[in-house]
Amino acid sequence: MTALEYANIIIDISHEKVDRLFQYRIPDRLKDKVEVGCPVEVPFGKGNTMRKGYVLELTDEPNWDPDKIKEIAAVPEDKLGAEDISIRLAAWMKRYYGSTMIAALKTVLPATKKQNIQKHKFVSLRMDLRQAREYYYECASKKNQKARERILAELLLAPDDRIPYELITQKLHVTAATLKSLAEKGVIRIDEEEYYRKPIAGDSDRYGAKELSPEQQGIVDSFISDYDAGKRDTYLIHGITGSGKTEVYIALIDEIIKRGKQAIVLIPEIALTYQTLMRFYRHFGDRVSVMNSSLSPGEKYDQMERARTGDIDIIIGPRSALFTPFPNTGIIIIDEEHESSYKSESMPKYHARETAIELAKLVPGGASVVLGSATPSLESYYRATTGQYHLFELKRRLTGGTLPQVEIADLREELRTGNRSIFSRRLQELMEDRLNKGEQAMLFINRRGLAGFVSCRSCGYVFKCPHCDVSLSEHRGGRLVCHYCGYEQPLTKICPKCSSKYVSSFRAGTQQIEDEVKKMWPNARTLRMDADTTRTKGSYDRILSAFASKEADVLVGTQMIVKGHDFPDVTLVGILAADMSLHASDYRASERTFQLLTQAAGRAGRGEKPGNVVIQTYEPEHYSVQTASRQDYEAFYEEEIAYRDLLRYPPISHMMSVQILSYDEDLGMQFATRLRAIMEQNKRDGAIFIGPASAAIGKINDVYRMAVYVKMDDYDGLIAYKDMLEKYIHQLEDMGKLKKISVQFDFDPVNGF
DNA sequence: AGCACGCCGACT
DNA sequence: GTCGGCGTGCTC
Repeated sequence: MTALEYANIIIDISHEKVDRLFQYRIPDRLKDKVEVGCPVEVPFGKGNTMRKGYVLELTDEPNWDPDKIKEIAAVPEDKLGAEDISIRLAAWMKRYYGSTMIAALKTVLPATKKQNIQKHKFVSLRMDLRQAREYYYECASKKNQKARERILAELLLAPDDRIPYELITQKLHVTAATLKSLAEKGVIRIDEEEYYRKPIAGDSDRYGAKELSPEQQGIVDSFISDYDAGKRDTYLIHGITGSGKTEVYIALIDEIIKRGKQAIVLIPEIALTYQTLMRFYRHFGDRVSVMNSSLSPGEKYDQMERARTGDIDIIIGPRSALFTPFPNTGIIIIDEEHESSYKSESMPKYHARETAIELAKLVPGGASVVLGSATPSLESYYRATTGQYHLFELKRRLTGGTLPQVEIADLREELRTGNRSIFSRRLQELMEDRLNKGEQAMLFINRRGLAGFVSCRSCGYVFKCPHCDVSLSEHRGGRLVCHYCGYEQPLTKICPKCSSKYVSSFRAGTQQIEDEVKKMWPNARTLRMDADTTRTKGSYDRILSAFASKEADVLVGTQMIVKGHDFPDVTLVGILAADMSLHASDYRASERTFQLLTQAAGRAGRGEKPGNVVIQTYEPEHYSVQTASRQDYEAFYEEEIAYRDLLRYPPISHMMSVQILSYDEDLGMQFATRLRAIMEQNKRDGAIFIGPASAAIGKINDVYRMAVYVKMDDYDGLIAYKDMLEKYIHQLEDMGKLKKISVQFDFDPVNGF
């Protein structure tokens, strides 16, 4: 029951007049039905025509003359349509991730109609040319029919006798009213045409489903018997690389489509490769469509329209594909669910996994969510073990390809025995061997956590915060700083553990490595792949295909080279600095490292020839390194979840990061301290406050960044804190006191701030 | 998007 | 004077 008097409503989303809110009174009879996100019927405009709107805010304060505020007429009872669901989802995202409703709406309704001239409405002549010419002269002779004259002139000249509607209203300055009267007079005709662009020409030589292994078939059968029994659930498929998760997805989608439903498949942007897509195209033909960032807004809109009208049943795309307006979504699949690209970095900072689960609840009849990964996120595996998700395992590799032999090279030992190069002796040996045999190698530098941790190159000791157990970062003036709580200590030149003087911050780049390779093996042909070399469109695919066609012997790159793509001739993978991501200054460092190492190791020996992997590290005994080298997920999980439990990090607990951006460092710090104080004055059970502290990247474009963290078992408690802070911030803004500071919230952060 | 209002030329 | 086309601005 809403006790509040007024609802702020947005009218007719589809026509991009999202800029204004209209306030309506909520009549008593509707008070228990009206809520944020729900569709309503309201009288609008001079003629009080009934229009559909959506409730975005509820309030007790009229924002103008209460006598002029009209009443909401009705709340439609019928099943929610695709757009209603999107708005509801936006309302949930606003609440759950703490963004504005407008930002949430823009995320959920990404494609706008106003894109290309190639639209569906066309205007054409309804009379023959002679008649039209006569009518044109008639208009031209009169002073008050200039608009008609312009249209006629344009239509007479049009090459195919028709003009896009938008061209007329925008370029010719003719209003819709004029067109309508001309249409009624029988001079012109307004046609709608369905015209959709297809981003990839689908060769639809469908071939039937592949024979599934008993393991795979078991998953499909179990899922379908749940589904047919009306059970909608979240499933986690933990399947080692090469165990055939994609075939399972395809079989599941087949079954879902047979039941008249549609499927959304999310994959990380980076894995949107031609091969992956072709597997879906071959099976589903033109019933499948792809969304990716290289599509123009117009093309994206077309994909959405095709989904809405039932032209397609399956959409594949990155996290934004989640908002495809299918009439009856039956399954949402998230492949490589551990990928950090599923967490949005702009407002609202939503996670595709959680949002998919929420969407699945809103969809008519409910949908099931299927998560898949070789290295599941701690979140998902934790929920699978606690019974919130259903766990499936794929333990057998389908296609041959033996598991590579993984070796760990101890860089401390290398230094001790006089090897100061960036390649361990074992890696040099193997490189030599592969280059001689004409086989390929990949060198992977882990550049995550570039903020630069400080370590001892002799014993591997890493300076850590005694309170937060994350690495300290080196700051100017010889200070070591914790990015969570702000703890600080002076940088010492001598290692506190082994007293050596090899203490330094760790930095390395792909460029240096490529240079080093060329120096050591002048005949080796190298390719480099990192943020610099993949800046232009298509360069990513170009580099990968060049390497696949053996135009180079060595591929040097950052984490982007470890995803997807099979190179059968790669028989050596070198991981140059496994530690890098281990000591990023946030609590997910070990998890990320394990995932990267496991995936990188999985690149070797995908073909017939056996492969080798060398993991170079200063910390060979670390559990991330050890368990990754054995490809032992469960062992890693046990260690990691114990650490999260001890320090109350997600997924055991929840964490909200309150991020403050300020042009003035002192002002920002003061404000952050004030925010923490406000929360502490209203302390809730089990809340733990940390900070404020400077962010991992303390300053970007002259804007200082700092954060306060709150850890709490109860997610709703965090939301309550967020609401409390938002209210306070709005008050200050209304008084004009918060010009130089902005605040954002990030729940259960995935990427460091 | 749709509607009313107000301006201005055309027709009675 | 009145009718009607057409551009503009507003819609709680």
